[in-house]
Amino acid sequence: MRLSKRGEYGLRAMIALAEPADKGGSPQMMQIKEISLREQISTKFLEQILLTLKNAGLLHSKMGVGGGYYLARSASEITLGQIFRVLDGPVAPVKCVSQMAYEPCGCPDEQTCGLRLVMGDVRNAIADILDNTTLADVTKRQSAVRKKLGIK
Amino acid sequence: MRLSKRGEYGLRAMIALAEPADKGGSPQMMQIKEISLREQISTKFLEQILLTLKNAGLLHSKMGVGGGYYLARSASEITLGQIFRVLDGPVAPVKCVSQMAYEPCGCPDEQTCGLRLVMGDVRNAIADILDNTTLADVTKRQSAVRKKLGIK
DNA sequence: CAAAAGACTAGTAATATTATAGACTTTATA
DNA sequence: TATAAAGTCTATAATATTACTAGTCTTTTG
Repeated sequence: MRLSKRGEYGLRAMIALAEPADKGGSPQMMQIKEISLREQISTKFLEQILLTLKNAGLLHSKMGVGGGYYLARSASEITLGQIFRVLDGPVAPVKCVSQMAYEPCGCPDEQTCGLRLVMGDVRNAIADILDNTTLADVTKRQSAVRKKLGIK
Repeated sequence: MRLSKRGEYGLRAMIALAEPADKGGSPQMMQIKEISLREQISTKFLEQILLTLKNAGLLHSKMGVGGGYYLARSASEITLGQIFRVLDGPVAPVKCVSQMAYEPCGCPDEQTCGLRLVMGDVRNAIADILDNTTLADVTKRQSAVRKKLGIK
């Protein structure tokens, strides 16, 4: 049940882009290098990931001097589920319970397959969290933790 | 978030072994071939998987003529989580939220990493299902479905 | 026009996955 | 006690995926 590095990096980058600028401003434009430095991610690899996210419509960018990436929509309108699916594909543990990308999985009788029933529950549990958590929820939660720890 | 074929086959085989024999008897002893035929799994591959499960203490076996595999404990004492972990490793999507196999995941600050917080929730949601569902629960659910459909 | 920044494509090394093959061991029974 | 049935164990092959790296192209600003 593993999240790939692509997925991990992409999610971390999106969260970074969702964090309000230093003085409580609105979501920022950031350069690839800035993000890769801050999040300790290979610049070239991150480049690919951000490009994918952009082509999927979750990011916008500005080319040339003073350019960078920024969220295509407000942080409260982008869910982790959307990001995850772009980078790591369907959320479901087996294809036969996928809502977004169903395929038969090869068991003798899908209707009465007990594993399928349980994996359906697992899929729903995961999707419930990922599809109902926005980038804004995450940054909010982060600052709550920081406040509690008295950091920054 | 994918379940591997090993995991899928292993879980299906364990469920098959947990199904009460035709005339409402107790869990049965089955041969590899029997299971592989019924579940449409390569015999040789399944052989490996069952052996792993045996070495992990979830199955017992009898060698020689009339031999086969059977559950090491009653179906109500074996959870899907136990089986899953033997075949597919930790349930957690990222190592830094794994209860059974923690490792740092490389983010700059683990304490305040928002992704980690959410992935912790995901891990718990998955583990909640897998660790609280026994083989007996699955077969019970299967027969409920069969009854509802009027099958068999 | 030069430099800064993203866009895009291709390639690659390492690892994991999904098997397959074959030789060996144990056991029942004819 | 020989033989066939069944599980045990280790090695290897084929393929796919992962996690990058490299390099060239395009856009924008000053």
